Amino acid sequence: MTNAFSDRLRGYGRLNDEDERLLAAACQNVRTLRAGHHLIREGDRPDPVFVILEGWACRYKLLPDGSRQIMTFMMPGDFCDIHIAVLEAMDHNIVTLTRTKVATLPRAKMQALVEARPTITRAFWWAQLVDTGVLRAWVVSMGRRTAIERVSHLMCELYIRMRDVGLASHNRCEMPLTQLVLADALGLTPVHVNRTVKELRQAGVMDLGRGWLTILRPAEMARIAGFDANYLHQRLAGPGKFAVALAERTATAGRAARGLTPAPQ
Amino acid sequence: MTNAFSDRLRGYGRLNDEDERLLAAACQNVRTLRAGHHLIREGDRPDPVFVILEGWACRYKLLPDGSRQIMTFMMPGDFCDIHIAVLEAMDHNIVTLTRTKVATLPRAKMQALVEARPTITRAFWWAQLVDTGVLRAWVVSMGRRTAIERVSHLMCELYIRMRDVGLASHNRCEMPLTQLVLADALGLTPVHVNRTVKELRQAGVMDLGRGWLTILRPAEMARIAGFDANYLHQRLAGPGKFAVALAERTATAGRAARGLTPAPQ
DNA sequence: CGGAGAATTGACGCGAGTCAAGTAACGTGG
DNA sequence: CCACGTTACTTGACTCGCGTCAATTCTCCG
Repeated sequence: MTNAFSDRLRGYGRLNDEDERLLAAACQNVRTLRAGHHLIREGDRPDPVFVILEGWACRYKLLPDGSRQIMTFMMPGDFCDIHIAVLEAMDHNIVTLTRTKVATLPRAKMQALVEARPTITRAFWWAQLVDTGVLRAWVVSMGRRTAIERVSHLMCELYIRMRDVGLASHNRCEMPLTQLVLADALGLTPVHVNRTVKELRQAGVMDLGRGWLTILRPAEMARIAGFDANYLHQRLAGPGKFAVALAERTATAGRAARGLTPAPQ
Repeated sequence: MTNAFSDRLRGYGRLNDEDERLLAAACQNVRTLRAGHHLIREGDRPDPVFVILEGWACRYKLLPDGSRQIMTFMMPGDFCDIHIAVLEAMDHNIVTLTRTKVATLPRAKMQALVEARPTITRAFWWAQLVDTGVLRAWVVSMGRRTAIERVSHLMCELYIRMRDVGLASHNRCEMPLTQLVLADALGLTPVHVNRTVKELRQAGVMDLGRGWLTILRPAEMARIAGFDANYLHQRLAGPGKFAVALAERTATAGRAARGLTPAPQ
């Protein structure tokens, strides 16, 4: 009885069988939603907590001129703020980006979970700190990274997060985000995202298309992005492909700080 | 016995005298630090929770090429994540920007506070949700706002946050941030921040310099920024100057979406 | 097979960065 | 209280990354 919820929290603490059972039991009320369904709208009074079990969603805001900024991608195992209910009105929207399975956790059940299991409580805290870390990393990307660095960094992040919930391996994972969606997340235009993805593809660093991401040269990718996974606070930071990549990155730090090195053809 | 800590939390819940007393008592261990003192460094094991009582600090990250991105400004009443201790290493730095008074709260005291007073617990949750909202608003600014919109939006935010802890009134407050610091927060260069501040000054919208911010035409300022204070979740959203400004903004929404309107003589 | 959304590409413009040279404000010590 | 060094602020000229506009070409699916 495992699901994306416990898959994620397991990475943040030593859950025992009882913890896992309770987490699975908490996800009774599951809905399947099509892409484009709003889970939360700006101005709404906050609903109960929900967890993504399958599929992708995002938080976003609309600006007066009609442009959209995505602030968070939510993937399986991600959930909305636990204490959201104390607020009077939501200040942003959450919409599904693909067909999505969502579990709704009544406030009472949430409360019981937290009071009964300190391990789970700690895992919630941890998850919340990771989410904040991701948000901070986005600020850094938008503020100080070029388009190619931004795209690379986001792909590194999403790959690692997918891997941490068991949805990626061998430098490959599903990535059903359109270039328009990526543009709204990266603060770029779709046209420029396209050009940037093309550049990374031609350099043999990664491939992105038809719903899949493939990282072809992790070390080079991490170097371009200036990617350091520390903000994801992986408790079990084993020597996966990307850890190796980061070690290599250190070794090649002497090279030019930006720009691509030619593909090793 | 009031301080910036209770001043802030009071805005998020109905604290009674006992709550206020406990909060004040929790701030026994106070240090005064000069500008440039690091409260936290990347890689550190997290320390106890701290609260800013006077002065300013910021969270930031350094990039491989040496550039800096500030992710949060911390003003009196702001504190670091309450559950930070569950993490193994900090993923960013926190440094004071001015002479600063900081109170350190031992973990046990924190724990006692939360367990004894549900009102305070709720206020903590609320404060954390506001901090996250601010972070999301920054992502929006960096992603989709021009320089003049970004500067205006940040100044609106900082003014309101200062007012909410009783440190601003009559559209004026202390603002000891240099243009270099602002540039690192806004994802711009100091040169461009200077040009942008000049433009706003010449338009008679605001003045910023010598350590002070003055908002001369709040309605126009809010219009340029596309500022909506909802993400700050002010519980006591009385009709202050800025609420009025926002009402006016709605009334003038028909005008050109961007750009300045001429100063009214 | 056909329509809609997504991806792609080229030409051109502009907002913000870069470089460089000042001027003003501030803090410190004599 | 002034001299002086340091830091912050300004300004102009030029460059460039990314946006804009517009036209195709894919891809997916019903």
